[in-house]
Parts: sequence; C-alpha cells; structure tokens
Amino acid sequence: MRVRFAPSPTGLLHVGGARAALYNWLMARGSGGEFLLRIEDTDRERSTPENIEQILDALRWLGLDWDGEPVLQTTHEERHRAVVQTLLDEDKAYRSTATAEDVKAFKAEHGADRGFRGGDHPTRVSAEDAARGVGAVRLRVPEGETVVRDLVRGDTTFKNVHLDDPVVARADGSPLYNLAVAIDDLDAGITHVVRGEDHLSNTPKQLLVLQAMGAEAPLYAHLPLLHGPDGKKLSKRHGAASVQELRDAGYLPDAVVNYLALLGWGDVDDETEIPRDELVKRFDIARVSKNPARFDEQKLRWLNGRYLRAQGLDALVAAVQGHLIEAGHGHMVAGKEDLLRTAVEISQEKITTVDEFWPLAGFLFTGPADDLQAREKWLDEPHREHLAAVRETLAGVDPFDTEHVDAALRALVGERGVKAKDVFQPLRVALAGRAISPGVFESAAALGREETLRRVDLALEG
RNA sequence: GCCCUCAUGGUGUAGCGGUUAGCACGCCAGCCUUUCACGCUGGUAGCGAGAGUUCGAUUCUCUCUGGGGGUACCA
Repeated sequence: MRVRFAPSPTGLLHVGGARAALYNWLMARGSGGEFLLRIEDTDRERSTPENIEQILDALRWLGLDWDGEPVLQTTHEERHRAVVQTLLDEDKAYRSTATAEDVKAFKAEHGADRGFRGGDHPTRVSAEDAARGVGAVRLRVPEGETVVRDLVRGDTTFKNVHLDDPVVARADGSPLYNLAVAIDDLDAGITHVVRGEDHLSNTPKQLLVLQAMGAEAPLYAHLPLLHGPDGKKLSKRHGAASVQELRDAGYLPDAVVNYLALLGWGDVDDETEIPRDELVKRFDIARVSKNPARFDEQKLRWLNGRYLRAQGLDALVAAVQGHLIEAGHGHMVAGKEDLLRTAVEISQEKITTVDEFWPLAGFLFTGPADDLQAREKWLDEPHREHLAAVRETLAGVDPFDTEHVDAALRALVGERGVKAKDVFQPLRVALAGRAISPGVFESAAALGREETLRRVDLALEG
C-alpha cells in the first residue's frame, strides 16, 4: 500500500487536512506501506514557501512522519506537458476557446444535464491555430460511465453524458489540477487516494485522464467533510480551525490525533480513548463514516484533559515549558526549573489544556493575582482574623512541606471550631490573589515558608 | 439549475431484520471536598417524514424533506 497526503500550501494546515493526513498515515503505518507527501504548489499565486514550512511543522507536531522527501508538484511540469501533447497527438484531447458563456449556451441548447462537447463545436480551434498554442486543452469525454471505486462510500457512478469535456491544460500549455494529480499519483505508484469529499466530483475527470493514458486507476477513499459548531463547513471563523491554533490553545498532539481519528471513524468496540499505537493497529478505512462530522471542541478539551492527566511529569513539564516560551512567559520561569516542576505537578489534576497552566499557577512565579471579588469575599475582617492565626501557625511549621502544613492547618481549624474553608480560602487568596489555585497546602509548600509568610503579611496589611 | 452524496439524542458514534437502541462528550442532580477541578453515581435526550418488501423494520427499496460537496484556462 502506498498513500499520500497532498496539501496545497495556500494557508495553514486545516484540521480537515490534518485528519486526511492522519487517515493516510494510519493506513500506511498499519499496513507497513508508505506515506508520501506531495505539495500541490501549482497555484503559484497563493503558494508560498512559508506555508509549506508551516504545514510540515504542523505534521511534525502531530507526529505524522512521512516517507522520503516531500515532492513539489511543480517539478513535474515537463511530464505533465508531455502527457498533454500525447493526448493532443492522439486526438484524445483538443484545443478550444470555449468560454464559460459558450458552455452555458451549449447547455441551454442541449439540456442542463448535458456535458459540454467541444470536439466539433465552433469554438474548436483550427489545426494551424492549435499549433500556435491557441485555446485551452480539453479532454474528450467518451460515452459510457465512469465509476469511482471508493472504500468509504462504495462505488459511485457518474454518467459521462453529464460531464463537460474537462480543461486539462491552459492555453499556454501549463497543466491543470485534474491532470496533474492523476499523473502524479500514477507515477508515484499510489495505490489508495484518501482525501476530502470535496474532491469526489473531480475524481471522474481524473479517472478519464488516466483512461486516456491507458493507465490503471488507484482505489479511492473520500472522507466526509468537517463542519464547525454551526453545521457549516469548518473555516477560519470557527476559531480553532487550524492545527496551529490547536497547538497555541494548549492541546496535546496525542489528544488531537485521538480526537481526529474518532471524528468520522468508529471501531466495533466503540472505545473513546485509543492511544496512537492502538489506532495504527485498529484503524480501518472501510469503517469511516459517510456523514459529515462537526468539530466539537468541548469533547477535544475533555479528551485533552484525560491525556494531560495521564501524562508523565517530565513530558508535561516539557510541554508546559515549551508553551510558556511560545506565549512569551519563558523569562518568568527561567532558572526556576524546580519550582516549575513542582508547579506543574500540583496543577496537573486541575488543568485540561497546557494553556491553562499559567493562569492557574503563574502566581507562584509572579506574585498574587489581583482578583478584587476574591479579596473582598475572603479577606474581610472576620477572615483576616483567621488568617492572622494561620500566619502564626505557619511560622512554626517545620519542615515546611505539604504534609506538615496540611496537618498544622487542619489542627488549627479544629482548634478554632470554624469551617475549613473560612481558614483555607483566605490563605489561598493571600497566596494566589484569587479563589482558584492548586491545592492551598501544596501551593504554600511550593512557595516556601518565607515567601508564604511574606504574602500573608501583605494580605493582612492590605 | 445540473451532477454527486449523506441522514441514529444537542455533538461524535455502535448497531448491519427481532435489542429495555449501547458508548463517549455536553447538560442536570447527588456524592467526594479547603476553592476550582478530577473522580464516582444517577438522570435528560435519538432512529427526519411517507410509502412499500417482510410474520417483523433503525437496519432492505422508492419518494419526499433536510444537510453537504462539486459545477474555474483554482487546488
């Protein structure tokens, strides 16, 4: 089995594209086949080297490694042109100056469901003009029907009468998409073309090109498209529509891979959390759903939380650190590796994305936040009284670790006969500046006695 | 308009002629609890509609309705 992912570098890698890449990758890795990368850069206006690099980056981040070097489609132009010439020589294609209006007029005359035929149409250019490169090259569509052998939707039949003679090359001889893909997949020995459903309607054209070349067609698998929460085609307007955005939002690549795999594919045993290596073993393209799926960020969040909590501390610290650096907070934690490690450890259970770490635990590095409501509620007169007692207790705790802080404070609560939260919350607000933080004992221990007392004093004064 | 295509709760799915229609997210409630979470328990909600086929349709066929994609000298 040899498959490929063929993005066009006209922007960031979209989650739909990422899913197509993932399915291709899963097929290849699950079968011992090859996963190739081809950059469809024939749209020279919109294709940029930056976009290519971004896409490769996104793929790397997701852990979807490809075989061999990425191939640029434009490097095959000679071959494409040669095929066009052969088609012309064999009269399987012809040159025509037909415009959109000509095609419309043709349909008005012959019926809306009749494909345009320019072989003996007035717009067909003369032999002399053709030799001078006048007119776009159109492929002759033969009679009969074209069937797409599709692994996810079964065979799809297109009656050739409905198809227009497709333009396969511009007047200047430069190849067009439907010709180029067909040839490139053929030359690369691609056995399965797995791509988005938006390509389904184009497939018969590509099949016709192959047929004209006397070549054999690959098998196809057209994936249903991904929609946004509003049911419309997923686009930039939907927030996290690109892999880059997912990454910035603090999602873990493994969680994204797991989520995407399940978006449109389900195994018989219906599991939700499936690690990558299991995915590789179990993924079956034939079981991919036929209906379009909505990208549900809430479920991704949940799944990400599961992965995040299951992650080893070292890996999570590395992920958090990388994310902080990208977010511009790198300097805040530089040189404080031990504290960072502790902070991550005590935050792991409370965050669902890497992005949530800083808002939750940043106070350990920068000082208390400034949540007025929290202060008003938990640092009023009666609570300060408790806090003063807390200070006194804490000053005598030794060693100053979670266990001892915990024991001492609980004893204090019992002693004073008050509700636990009336003692713990003021301390939390004193340390974190807000009512939400990692465990208060853990936080105090992480800060150390000196800093803890300093912040408590500050709260007592303020 | 024309061509192709899809249809199980709000969302993603399991099901492949006979099930109390399963799982997960979400939502609601309770428990746990120093906040927030996590976790646990329970609950809410579904086979788009109409004809067939059949002893029996969520499952097979057709129609309708609704959704999606395509319809470029873009990819």
